[in-house]
Amino acid sequence: MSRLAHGRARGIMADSKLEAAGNPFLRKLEGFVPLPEADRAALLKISENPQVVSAGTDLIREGEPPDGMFLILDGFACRYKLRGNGTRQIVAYLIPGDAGDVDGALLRAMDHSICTLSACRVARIAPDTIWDLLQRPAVAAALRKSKLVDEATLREWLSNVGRRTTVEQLAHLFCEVHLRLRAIGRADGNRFELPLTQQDLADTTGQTSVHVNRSLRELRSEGLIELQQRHLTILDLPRLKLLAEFKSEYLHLGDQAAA
Amino acid sequence: MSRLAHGRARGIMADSKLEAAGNPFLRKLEGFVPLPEADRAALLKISENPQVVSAGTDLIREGEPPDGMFLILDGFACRYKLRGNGTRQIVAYLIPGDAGDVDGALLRAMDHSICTLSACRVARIAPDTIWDLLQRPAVAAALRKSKLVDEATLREWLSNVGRRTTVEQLAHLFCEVHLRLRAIGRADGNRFELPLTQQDLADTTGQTSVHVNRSLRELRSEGLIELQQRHLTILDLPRLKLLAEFKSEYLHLGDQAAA
DNA sequence: CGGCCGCTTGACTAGTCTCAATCAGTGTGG
DNA sequence: CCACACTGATTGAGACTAGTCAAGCGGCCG
Repeated sequence: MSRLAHGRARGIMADSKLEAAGNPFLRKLEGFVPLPEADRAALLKISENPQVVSAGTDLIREGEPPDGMFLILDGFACRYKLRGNGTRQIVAYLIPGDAGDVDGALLRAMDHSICTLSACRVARIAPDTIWDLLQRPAVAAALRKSKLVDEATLREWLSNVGRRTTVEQLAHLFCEVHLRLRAIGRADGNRFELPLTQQDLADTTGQTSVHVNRSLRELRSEGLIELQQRHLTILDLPRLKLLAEFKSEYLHLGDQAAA
Repeated sequence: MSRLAHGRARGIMADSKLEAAGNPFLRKLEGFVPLPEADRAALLKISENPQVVSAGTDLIREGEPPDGMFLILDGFACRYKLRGNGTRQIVAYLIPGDAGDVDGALLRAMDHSICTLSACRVARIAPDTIWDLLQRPAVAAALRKSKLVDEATLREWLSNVGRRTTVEQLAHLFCEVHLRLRAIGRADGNRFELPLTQQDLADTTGQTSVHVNRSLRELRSEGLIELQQRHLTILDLPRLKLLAEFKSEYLHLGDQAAA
């Protein structure tokens, strides 16, 4: 990132401020809990040596013992489960700022896999470093809260797959991703990068890519969205939310601001 | 419980041992982490004044601020979400030993409701008491692990609803409940109480009660289960597991034993 | 330029839902 | 103790949703 090189000339404070604005992990945690400067610096530090991973790479596989954690800095990844017959269910998206398995070390084996959906910048955090981070009360609180939000999102997804039509599910998904990306400054108004194939969307909603294709067409013909070149534009957010019956509360994004 | 009255005459140690065998919360946590005697006593104490709640009672509703936590000592309850059109999605079962929202206090509002599915004995734990419990390292570790298992279960359910047929889903569900009940000593071999209506099962699998009825008939006619009078008997566990593609690892029940 | 992957569409099939009627079990009041 | 009411289970018929199979299209990369 060229921004890092430039930052150096501006002194440490400016560097931290500048980089912080672009660091999705920091931005996400600060959305939950205000962080002291020392914590912010520590969080920036762990993002320093990211690794570029191409799309479709498993970061960790079901059955393997968790080893440290991943931090997504750029791109989309997902948690997924595979069935014996080859079908895949995506159970969560990991977007920039999301971390895989902060306290996974408590369990002996992964019950699911994590895979990149697009090219990603990924930082790997060693167990010791995680432990150090967890000694910082503000960081620990933010991570705990983040975990609660992950769980709430999982419940929302379950209720999506179980009780929404495909069109509604997609609408809901787009509303969610939109908000999550906005929270970390990665959405340009109502437009953002969505590097998912229709098969990925199908594995998320529990349906077929053919059916997803037809449902997307419906959303397009209703004038709700535009989706091309891996970019999604929400043309009519209020109507999309209405259709999806989207309530953003489960993401608990405004909690700190409202408190 | 008459056992308590008897226990008193036997002195504190015997009382604790005896009661511990029947206390599902203690039994569950000990399945994860060995607990010192003082912790066991503290856990028994919080279960002392349960309240009997009839079936179909909301313990807490979506939108309300969480206040302390519930502990199910007997019966089945569930977490669920309601849509505007009245459809319900059950996102988790709470069986004896399960607690609602240990660290829910971190969030301002429930994103789902909790409701009893059968008559239940429920202990309400005040926030202060939770805080006290969390000061005990072994208890805190067990609760954290329990939370990870809840999350893993949520993922399993999502992949159920998304990628399994109704028959497979029901088979999977029965395998899961069977194991969970066995872990707390509430299953008599392959037979256990399952006080759920077909509508409850439908709200779990994301389908209609009519369709659940037909799928149950299929499981019965295959000689896999018997379900009557709110009791389920698994007639052929190996074949049921095979059909469901059930892998128990996500419940992490054997972790302590295996470690 | 050719091959590959992902998108799009059509025709047909299979899985689920809806509506509706009937049956069975439980609890209540007379 | 019995009739009645209510809830939940069961079944059938027809409609609709989503899946399967298959073909054609289009952009991107080597």
